[in-house]
Amino acid sequence: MKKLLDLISEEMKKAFAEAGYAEELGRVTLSNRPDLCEFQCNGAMAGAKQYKKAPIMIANEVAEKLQGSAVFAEVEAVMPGFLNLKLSTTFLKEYIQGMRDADKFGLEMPENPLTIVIDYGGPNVAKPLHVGHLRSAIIGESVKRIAKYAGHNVIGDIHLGDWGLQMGLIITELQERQPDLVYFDDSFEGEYPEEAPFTISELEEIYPTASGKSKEDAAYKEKAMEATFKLQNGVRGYRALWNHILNVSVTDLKKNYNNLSVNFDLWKGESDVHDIIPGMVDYMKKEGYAHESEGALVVDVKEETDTKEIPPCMILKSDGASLYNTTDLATIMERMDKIKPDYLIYVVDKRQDLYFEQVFRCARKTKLVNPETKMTFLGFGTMNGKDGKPYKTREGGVMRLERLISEVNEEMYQKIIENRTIEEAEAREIAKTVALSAVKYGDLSNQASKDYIFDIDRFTSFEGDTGPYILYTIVRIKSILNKYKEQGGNLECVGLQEAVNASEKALMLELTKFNAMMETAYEEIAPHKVCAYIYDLANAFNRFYHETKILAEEDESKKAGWIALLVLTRDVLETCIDVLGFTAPERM
RNA sequence: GUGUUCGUAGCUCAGCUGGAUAGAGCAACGGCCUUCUAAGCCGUGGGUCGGGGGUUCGAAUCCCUUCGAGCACACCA
Repeated sequence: MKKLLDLISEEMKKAFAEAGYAEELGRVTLSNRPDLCEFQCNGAMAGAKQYKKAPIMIANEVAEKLQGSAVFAEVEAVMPGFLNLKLSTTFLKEYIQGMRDADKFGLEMPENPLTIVIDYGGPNVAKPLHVGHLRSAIIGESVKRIAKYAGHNVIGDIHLGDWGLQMGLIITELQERQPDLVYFDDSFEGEYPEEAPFTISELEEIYPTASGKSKEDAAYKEKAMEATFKLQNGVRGYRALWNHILNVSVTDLKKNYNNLSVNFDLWKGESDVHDIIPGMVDYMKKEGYAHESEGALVVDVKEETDTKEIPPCMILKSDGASLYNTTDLATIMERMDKIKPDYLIYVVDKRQDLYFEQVFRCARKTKLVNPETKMTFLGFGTMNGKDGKPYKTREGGVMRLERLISEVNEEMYQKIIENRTIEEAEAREIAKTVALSAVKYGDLSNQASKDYIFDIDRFTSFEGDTGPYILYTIVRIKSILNKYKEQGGNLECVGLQEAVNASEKALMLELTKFNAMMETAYEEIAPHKVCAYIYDLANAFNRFYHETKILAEEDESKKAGWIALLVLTRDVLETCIDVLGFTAPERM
């Protein structure tokens, strides 16, 4: 289904052509003076020079051609040459009807859907999730859902950090504590136990301990590096232990991500590409892409047009070991081989901008990807506290994600029982749903690339541009629809009607923006545009709600028309919050 | 040092492919509930869009310059 602005621009272009002017001048945009009109066209001013005519004269001629148009109820030429437009309510009603009947409210599906891999999440095993992981999860999940909704084949990959020195550190510390474990017995040939010799909470404590020791004790670090080496070379006991670490950790990660409604299609990690790295390195050497520099193996990635110094992309360290670059490039190679994506999106902290620039260039230069493969780095900013500095606990430590979420849940629970009489169990359930909307909306309503201030009080507020406000609006609509059903109404057989008052028309106009908005949100990878839209839509609904007594309306067809409009508004709002990654309760 | 992002109301942010009087929310103040969730709606006050210059009929938006802040700059991820 065509976008409304395109449709009415066509009508305007026709008028420009009929009046003897270039069609391109007829582009219609949203009005920036809503007090004067709904849409505007500035083409007369743009064409003034070309036709050596006063803009107002052109505007008048065009307006003349549009008298009696089925699209516009009003076309007015005003000084210095604006064309102010109001849409015909009949035309608007038909557009809304088409939208309701169309698949995905008239969002056009791509002719050739792309296969897209989104790399987000990126937690390290054996380390608890902290606030730094929150943005990648929230933004990545939303980007994934938007791209899916836009009709593409999307695969989300968590890309675990499961292979580096950290694993060696954990194994070393385990050996210190439990040297008698069979995993450390080289002569052991039997089956290793199924049960892990540690719990998740022990694991989370082991890593920081080991990391601390390695910084102070060179021998300890040496041991950890040796353990890493043994693990990577497939020593049985070490592998078995590593599997335990992975299993225990992934189980815990899944629980935490589930609580955030974040789901990955793939749980791949750095370890998955370990075996293909030697082949990749050989290939890069053989083809002459990689060369030695200061003992390390690198690929030059600077280009003539660069305005800055781009250091070469390192493939192997001078000691011959692989590093982050190596696994990332190998992961690209593996994805191209197994998934054949058209588009790779990385949702990572923006400080890694230069790093990914290097990796992308290297992947292109070494032909790991096809020339037409798109690679995008969606860098996000830091989540700061009210002081503008990176978010910390009150004690100044790193804030664990679990703790942050439970704090928001509790805050929300208090607000709910303060204002509503509701049973505890239900209040807890609702609090969880609303709290998630608060956190996600608070994050996503900012542009991803910017730093933002995480303010619990503001995000959990039911007033203003917040998740809870959006949910409240949806719940209000649901409440009316339920009452309508209780009164014997049937939501299936209600028909839309032409707008009879201003706020109703405004609500309809807001609804028409859906397909264009969603298309832009996908193309620009911009969830915040979805937020801005639903905030506008919720406002438009609330204004309409206050002006119109829906259930008390005596004219049944009028009432049914409003109910139909409410159903559509609810569906659009719920679709939008779904792509943002949260849901609305039935009541709150 | 080089590069990069940013600087808009007291606070948090939109707007940036140039258009009419720069928009929201919070906070402050004032209205609106016997009627569909007042967790709402309506209204008032609040701005040299960091400064300067340029392009243009027209600039928060484009270009230059300057001040200020954040971030990054090969053996970490």
